Amino acid sequence: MRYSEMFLPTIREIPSDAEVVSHQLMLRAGMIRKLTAGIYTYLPLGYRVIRKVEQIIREEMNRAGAQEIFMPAVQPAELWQESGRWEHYGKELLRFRDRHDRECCLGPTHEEVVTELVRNEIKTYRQLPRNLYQIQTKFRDEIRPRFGVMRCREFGMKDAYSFDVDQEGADISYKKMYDAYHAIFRRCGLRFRAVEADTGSIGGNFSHEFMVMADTGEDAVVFCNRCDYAANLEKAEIARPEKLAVDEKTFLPLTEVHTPNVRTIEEVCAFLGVTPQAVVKTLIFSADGKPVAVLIRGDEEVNEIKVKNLLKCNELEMAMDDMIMAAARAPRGFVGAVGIKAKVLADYSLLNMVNCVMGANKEDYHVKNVNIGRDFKVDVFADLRVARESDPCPRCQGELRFARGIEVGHVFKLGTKYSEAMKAVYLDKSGQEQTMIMGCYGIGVGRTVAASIEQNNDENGIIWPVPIAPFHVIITPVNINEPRLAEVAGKLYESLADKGVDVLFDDRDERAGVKFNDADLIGIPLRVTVGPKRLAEGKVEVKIRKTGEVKALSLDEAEAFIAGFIREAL
RNA sequence: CGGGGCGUAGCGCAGCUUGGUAGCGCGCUUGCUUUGGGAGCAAGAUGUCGCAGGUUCAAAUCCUGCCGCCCCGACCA
Repeated sequence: MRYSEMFLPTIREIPSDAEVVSHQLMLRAGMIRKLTAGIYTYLPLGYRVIRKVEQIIREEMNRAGAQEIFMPAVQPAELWQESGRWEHYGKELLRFRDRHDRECCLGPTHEEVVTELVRNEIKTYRQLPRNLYQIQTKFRDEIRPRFGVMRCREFGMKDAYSFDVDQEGADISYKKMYDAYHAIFRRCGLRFRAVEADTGSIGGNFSHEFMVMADTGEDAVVFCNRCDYAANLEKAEIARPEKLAVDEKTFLPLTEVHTPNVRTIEEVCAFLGVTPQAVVKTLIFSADGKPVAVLIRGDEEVNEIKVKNLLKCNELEMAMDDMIMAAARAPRGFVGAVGIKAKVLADYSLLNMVNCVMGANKEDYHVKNVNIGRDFKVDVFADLRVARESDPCPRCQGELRFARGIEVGHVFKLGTKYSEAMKAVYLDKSGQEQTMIMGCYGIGVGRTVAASIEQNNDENGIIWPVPIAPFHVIITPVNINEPRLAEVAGKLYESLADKGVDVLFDDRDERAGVKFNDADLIGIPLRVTVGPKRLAEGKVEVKIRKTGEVKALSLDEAEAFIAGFIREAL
């Protein structure tokens, strides 16, 4: 490709509305332009990178035995009503009506469509297992799009769906994808980690997220400093502390204290002269409309996902005032566990608390010296809090550490959530009808590209890993108006292009400095500089973008070096 | 949806308080010079001042409504 003919508008200044470095560089390098909130056009340079990533994905998916299909973006509401997600998916699902007033949506994911396809076409165990995937545009009407293509509304995604006869087969399908994802992200040159994760609105029993490690990542990742346990913060388990023997003789008498207008943990501590570790926080949640009290030590935070998963409910939210009054007979701020009319869940942080402080279920009063068992009962003790740095690892004696990550892929064991709701069944060997076991597997293509930039850049611009670089080499004659330089550079360009090297020929009538800066900005791994000084010795310079290393080589040596460099990096 | 901010040339911004000729830098066009890390000189083009109302002799500027975008929060594959 000749630079002079390429639609490649680079920007010198940092765009003011771009927060993260990948967004800034994608704009500056002429990869993307915004059409409207969370919706982007990929320009030639950006789209070349997208296609490279897609190609790597295709190769690894095919290698893992998956087959590529292409499903519609527009989907009928009936399918979503069948799976139950028409109700549950919420506002992220973009819904509309066609001219016949039929309800439709733009696919944010394709479990319904693929399950509809498979249930119609697959009838027997002989046709299983199957893994079908596509690379396609998804639409999710994000509440707040941000960070460029990192969290946008319309984006390219590879989504795969596996169908198996039993759990054992499904586990194998899952493992194949888990391994394929490692291969894909490794080939994309990313530093990443697979972590255990919550299944969210996709549903299912088990999942891993593939996290690219980056300080600007939106997700908090927890990992053990001793074993290989790693999880998303919202999923991160905490080891159950040992329950110490309690001597009931140490229990002090339950005492009511007048605490007018003292509501928050901080106010209670200040008023009574105690630490948050001595106070029990009582939160009332509405779980599918029923009140549930969650108790936790005053200095800890409740992890609502853990509560939701423990209760196995569909909707969990903080209770409204009327529900709190009904359960506690006291307003927010004075709620406690003694005499509460609700199911009582307690975090493990309460296991060894004695003589603690909590709301009295009476306005403007708290109680002191509350003790579990004597004063109230706990229905279930569980791990319900948000993990913190240095918490005990759930798998070994190690401690948890925190990092930030960007979720570029997610693999799920779905079980029968969709196959049961939508009756995707097959006949087994004995002619019995069985429900298929499903898995689903996603990769955000644009997000993978952005994540790569987050990890691979410097003050001058992007530094592409070779496998996903839009071009491997850029040839820069320092002055295109010097016939000798133009000729040598042009011949080298033709020769490399003939050999199948992705080469960009910067034949623009620009000053050398402009070209060097653009080459650095768009991040091409190798730059060949053709200038008068070296050419007098019959040589050109090859500069490695990543290391800054410069080699003076003859034309033949340069071609050999380039070929070797690319081969090694791929 | 709550809080905050912004909207003036392709990009980045000033002008608005105190109403009166729309400006600066970069980019763009032309010419000459220059040519190894974002050149110099000269000449030039480019605006529904986000949109719609209102006040006024007069609105980028004041008032009202709307739209769009960004940030924080809530929410979330």
